Amino acid sequence: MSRYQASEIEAKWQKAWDEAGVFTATRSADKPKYYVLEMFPYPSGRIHMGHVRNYTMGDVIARYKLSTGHNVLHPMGWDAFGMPAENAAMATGGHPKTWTYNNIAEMRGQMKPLGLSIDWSREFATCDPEYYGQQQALFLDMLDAGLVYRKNAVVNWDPVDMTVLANEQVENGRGWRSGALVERRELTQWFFKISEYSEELLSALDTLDNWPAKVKTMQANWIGKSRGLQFAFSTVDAPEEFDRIEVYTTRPDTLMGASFLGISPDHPLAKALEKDNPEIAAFCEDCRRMGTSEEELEKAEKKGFNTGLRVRHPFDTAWELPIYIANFILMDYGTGAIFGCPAHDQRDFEFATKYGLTINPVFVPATVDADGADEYFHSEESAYVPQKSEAVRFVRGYAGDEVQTGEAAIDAAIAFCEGQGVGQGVTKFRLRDWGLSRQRYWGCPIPVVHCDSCGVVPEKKENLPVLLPDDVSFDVPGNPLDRHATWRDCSCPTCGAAAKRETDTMDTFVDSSWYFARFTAPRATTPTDAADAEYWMNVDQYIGGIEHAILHLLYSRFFARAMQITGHLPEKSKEPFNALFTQGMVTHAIYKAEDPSNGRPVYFYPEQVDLRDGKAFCKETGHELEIVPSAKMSKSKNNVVDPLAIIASYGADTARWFMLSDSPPERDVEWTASGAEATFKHLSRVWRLAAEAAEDTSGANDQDEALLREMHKAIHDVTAGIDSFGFNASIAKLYGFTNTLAKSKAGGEAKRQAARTLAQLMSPMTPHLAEEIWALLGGEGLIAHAAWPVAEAAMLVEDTVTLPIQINGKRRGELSVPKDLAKEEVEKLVLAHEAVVKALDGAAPKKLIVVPGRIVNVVV
RNA sequence: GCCCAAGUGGCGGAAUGGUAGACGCAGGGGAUUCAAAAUCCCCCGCUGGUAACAGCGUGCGAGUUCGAGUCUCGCCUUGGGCACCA
Repeated sequence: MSRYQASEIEAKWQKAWDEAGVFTATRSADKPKYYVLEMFPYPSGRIHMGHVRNYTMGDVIARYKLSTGHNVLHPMGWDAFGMPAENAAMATGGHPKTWTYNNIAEMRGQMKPLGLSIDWSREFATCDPEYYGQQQALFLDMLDAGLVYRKNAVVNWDPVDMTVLANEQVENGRGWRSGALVERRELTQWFFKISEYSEELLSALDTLDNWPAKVKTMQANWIGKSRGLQFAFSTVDAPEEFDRIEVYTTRPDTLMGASFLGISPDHPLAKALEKDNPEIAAFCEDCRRMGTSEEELEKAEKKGFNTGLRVRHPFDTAWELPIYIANFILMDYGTGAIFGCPAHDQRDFEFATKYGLTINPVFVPATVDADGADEYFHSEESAYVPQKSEAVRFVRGYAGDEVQTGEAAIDAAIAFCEGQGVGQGVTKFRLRDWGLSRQRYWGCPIPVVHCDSCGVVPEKKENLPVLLPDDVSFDVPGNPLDRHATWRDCSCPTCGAAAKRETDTMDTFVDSSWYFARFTAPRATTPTDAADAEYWMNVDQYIGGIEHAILHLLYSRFFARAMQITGHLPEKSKEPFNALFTQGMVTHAIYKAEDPSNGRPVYFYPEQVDLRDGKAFCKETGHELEIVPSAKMSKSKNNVVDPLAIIASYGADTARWFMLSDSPPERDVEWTASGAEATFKHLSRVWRLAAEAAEDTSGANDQDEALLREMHKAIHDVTAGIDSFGFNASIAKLYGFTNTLAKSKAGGEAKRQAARTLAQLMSPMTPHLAEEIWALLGGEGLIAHAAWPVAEAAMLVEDTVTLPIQINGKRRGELSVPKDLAKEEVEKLVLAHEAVVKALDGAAPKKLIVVPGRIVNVVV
């Protein structure tokens, strides 16, 4: 008997699938469709284990759905625009296009040996003119529909390199290449009106039954619907056009605790004041010398500048509050101005403490009486910030009951203020419009033209695509499109006069916001094809990383709506992803030592390490190394496992099986050499068992039924596992069933039947091995075409059950009873049980709980 | 800083509020072998005990329940996101 030869088997069956066109997606009315999609990769040039895991999961679903009678669409493409290609061009002098297409070819070549059931005829890259040209058409339709507009927005500006930086290119407030202090600079940029859909994107989350709850929660928080009061403070001594300052607050009930007014450094008043006041100008400039990310803003030291101006409290015109310019107030949210209530907001508390402002408590815990309020506050070193749902005692309230919840107090305060003519209750959202302009080359050109007489003019559709020019260089920083005269200079589509092209390109999130729709008709000469979109949409199962929980998925949901409005998607595709699954990362141990000369860590590759008794030793020196388990794979830590090396030594089936076996799909999985080795041994064993069964000439016997019963249980459990994304659970059952088969004394025919079924159940995970066994044991045609096995209900029923007996919640014995035995009969048997008699010692039980078929608990 | 998760043996993990540790790895013992590889069988949470068995045990601290890994509240640690990384 020969051995399990993965490389031979895998090449053979991949060829057979190709020749039979098994995975070509076809539209037909006779079968239901199923669209499974994994988030498409960025073409970095190498596939990594995370890809293997992600695509294997999708492949399990795709192959399973194929064998349950569906027309399956399982495509692959490339998220191919973006900064790394430009960075590579700057570093090595090549061209982003060459770099990208080379990487794609490289990665496609690495992906194919995995044996994924992908319809490669639909492949595209977002940097293909055929794709981004249709994206430009889509943009023009959205412009026409009023979904796109221009406004000013701030960017990270590197004053030395004279270029715009991405947030990740800003390190500690400095440009990553130049090291110059980054400035915030305003540019006119293009925006999608996603914020108009805030309410819709929020409420529709409720319809996404097959999305993880955590993703929906994150999106809901991101959209950030709030109810509050918007009102104006009248100013004292302020410039004329600023006699009132609008503020928005979600806690109007704390208005009597106000101690200052804070405005953003970008607030019109701040901008007006800095013109005549060098100190204010210096402060504002300092505030702007910071990256644009919210994280940086929040973590920065809170600073303010007293403008010397004041506002009058709306309830008491004699009460004046100082106006501060504060670095932590965003112009983008609310009105760019707030009132500070230090007693009940930790950030305001720290600000007030720093600048010696008054702290007026508005409420205290309901358990503290009114007289003890001041004493309570003086003993605290922080703001008192209870849950809004908690009832508190108001000592400086002005509306509603003395003791009420924050929620009730807010409602009462809004009603009172509206009655007094002090502002009105408004609903606001945190979600901002989506700025899509990028001052970069390697992206989809925004198809508009700037004309001196006509203004901003859309390019004509017949002139699309607006192609990226190839003759560009990256030897100087900045956007090459900006300095490419012959590309930039054009004629106005409206009046024909000399005009200039828009040199900004689109955010790469635009590319990935509609690729799922394009896959339904990747060669169409319009963005989508109505019949194909109608048939294939929606994506039935979308699979990807949790890191995309907010931005990519929210933008895609917005795009699906925009595409519906512009006639590119049907009504039913408003929510394009019926089910979402977020998979975990693949991790690997880091082997590390300290360099004695400088104390820096030194990282060792797995192949440099000997593992003995759970310890790691350097092969060369024999020194023991520190093991950091479950670390994210990273080139700099030398712990990246190359899928190609695994395929070369064990085969794709081993890589696929191991990626699914050890951890639940939503959690991280740690790649271990011993686990891969064990998987390979297991697959070899299955192969051997099948080969033995093929030659087994023994006749039917009384062991056959037991084996077939286990087979039906395996069918049931493995199928349930796949249906619920419990691939690790399915694999545990497959191990169990393999052990049963190995030990079975059943006859040859029963064993062959069991082995064929085992192959079918394994086929979504290890498709090549499954085909080989199927062929060996006389299965008809390809296993990929075979119908999924169905468990017979009669074979799953057990006659007797074992009931654990607990005494006071601790297991003290067990009882074997017929499955349907009446509760009273069970109670009798329990009370007669040795351990129970002993524990009761003649007394009657306090309580006797019988959960039929599960457990018995006796309380004594 | 804010939002969202996760935490169970030496390790990865299993467990509709109902026998904690399925399945796999590592480890130990044995069979087979001239020997090895491969394969097969057995043991394997911690503490005490020859054993039967007893006590403890799901990050920490409270709570609900006949019964909590699972539900509630408060912490700790790790990971993801924070709008120009993709």
